[in-house]
Amino acid sequence: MKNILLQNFNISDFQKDLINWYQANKRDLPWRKDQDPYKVWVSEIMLQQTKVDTVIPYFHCFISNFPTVEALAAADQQDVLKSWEGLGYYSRARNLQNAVREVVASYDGVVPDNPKELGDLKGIGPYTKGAILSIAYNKPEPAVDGNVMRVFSRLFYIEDDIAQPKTRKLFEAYVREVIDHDDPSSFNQAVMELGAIICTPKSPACMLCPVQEYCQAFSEGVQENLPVKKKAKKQRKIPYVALLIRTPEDKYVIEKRSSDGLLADLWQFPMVPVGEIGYSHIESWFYQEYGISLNMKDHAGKLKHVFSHLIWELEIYHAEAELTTVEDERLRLVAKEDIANYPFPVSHQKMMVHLNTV
DNA sequence: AAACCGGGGAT
DNA sequence: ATCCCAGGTTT
Repeated sequence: MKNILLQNFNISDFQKDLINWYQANKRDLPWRKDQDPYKVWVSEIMLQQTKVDTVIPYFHCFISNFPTVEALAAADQQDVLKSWEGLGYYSRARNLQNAVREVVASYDGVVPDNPKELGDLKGIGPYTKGAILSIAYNKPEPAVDGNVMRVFSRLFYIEDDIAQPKTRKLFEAYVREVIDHDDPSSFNQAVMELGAIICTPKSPACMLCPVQEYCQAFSEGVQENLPVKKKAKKQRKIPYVALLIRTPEDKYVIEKRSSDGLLADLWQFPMVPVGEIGYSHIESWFYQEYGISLNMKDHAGKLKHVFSHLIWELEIYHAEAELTTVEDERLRLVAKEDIANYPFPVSHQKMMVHLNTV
């Protein structure tokens, strides 16, 4: 690709101004203490759709629990999910462990340093592949995330819809044009740091920008209008009755979710899809589904939990069941103080405050 | 291409 | 309420 840049865009000066700013202003982040490819990898997976401040404590805990590729490969999946609890997008944790096991089995525990092998690992897409190759191995590969698309859309006045998958390829072409081959690690991180600190979605700090003189959007005064992004659809609402089912031995019924789909392999309190069956059929539905007779008790509260693509509206009820054991493989009877040993989604963590109220 | 997949923080 | 965050996988 050629002729995508303005003739007066001096690439070398741009690289120098950007990287000098980065070296002087970069944040002291735990995954920047060395270039261990495993730690870079873990940080990049955690940072997908997740803010730096949210990731930092999880990163410390995760690396402490699983310091090496070998340690993570040998770990129990439930322990990995427990370390991921609250971070969201739990398939990231499952894919990361699967990929790490592949690295141990096929690559002698060494994270691959080439696009083909790296990109074939579970959970490593175009962005993460480029991030690991550039940051850990200093290879001049693009790592285009939301920051890069925002910064470059303004620098080069690109009006393509960044919500469309094909648009990422356009930005990768721009990065290949302007990336610094002497220090691709600093270059890619500098663009992302600029997007996080200066070139923010709203009210960008253009007066502090080290590359303001190169920015076409700033020169036209349209930086607030970029990038262009199509609006997302509204989430659909799904009503459930969530049940805090107590047994005569003062244990509670919890359920392990399916291994695929939403919140895979996490635990929850049983839920009845009341929108499909109606409130009058809760006990019969539950008996048909689990073979357990419920005695419905008090209404404990309600909560709304918003996901990226749907909304749970939970009505929380106490219930009793005359159980000492459970047959269903999904279910388990657990004392209140042992519930914390299982990975729960945040929505059901919020329900635990009601465990004391009856 | 569009849908699915979490949770939190800023505005 | 709305947006977006160091995105990837599945359909």
